[in-house]
Amino acid sequence: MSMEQVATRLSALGNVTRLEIYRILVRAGRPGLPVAGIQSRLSIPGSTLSHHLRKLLDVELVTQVREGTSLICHADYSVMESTFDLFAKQCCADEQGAQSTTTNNNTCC
Amino acid sequence: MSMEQVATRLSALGNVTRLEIYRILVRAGRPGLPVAGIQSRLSIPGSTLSHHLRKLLDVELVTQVREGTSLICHADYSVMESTFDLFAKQCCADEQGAQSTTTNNNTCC
DNA sequence: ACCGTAATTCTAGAATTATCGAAATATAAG
DNA sequence: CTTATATTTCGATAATTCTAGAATTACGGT
Repeated sequence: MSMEQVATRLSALGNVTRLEIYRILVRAGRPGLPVAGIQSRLSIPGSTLSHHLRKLLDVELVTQVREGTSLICHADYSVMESTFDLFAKQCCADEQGAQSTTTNNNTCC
Repeated sequence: MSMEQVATRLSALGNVTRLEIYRILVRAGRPGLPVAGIQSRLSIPGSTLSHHLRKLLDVELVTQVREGTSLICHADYSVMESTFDLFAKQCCADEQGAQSTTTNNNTCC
């Protein structure tokens, strides 16, 4: 995963409204929630919600499937996890006398 | 940790330049790096670097200690980890028939 | 075909963020 | 006290992001 992709994903979650949206969807789990379900839990105009949802969709942190007139939203937990894993294997990689990157399995230094 | 705090921290990392700075510091490990050391690895003006560094300092993802005329920077890995842990225990919490939040120890649904 | 509900797109103003040169500050050495 | 190096602050401009009302599209029911 490229640095740009990680940055845009973190940036997508780096806004209170979108973080709330994502949290609501994570808590909703497998069944997901229609857009209206998110809107009823936050009190923001539909256009604003749609704007934020688009950002989360663009970076694949959220997916949607249509069910009649509703769009059911799902948080893609695995995308977030792999985004957060960026540094996991890089900790201390450049420290003097550090083991090679591949063998560095520290949680952290 | 408040939603606002998590959002501002994710937002701080949600920029390619700052993500690079943070990655460089994570890789540098315990000894850390002076500002000039970061600057030599990226090719950006000092004022721009200082601006980004300030954001990372403000949200406590990076710390600095002075050593003579140099400011040695360190990535605070634990702050990042606790930021990323926000959702770990919330997954599926609201799913119908879900176990209570405290007993929900799924990695993910 | 028409209506109602669901959601998005369009548009624009306000607010925030990014970039970087120039000037200022901090610290140490001579 | 002057000089040199390291870094930040100031100030100005460009670019992006946020917010939300109005208009539009999508779908299903009658």
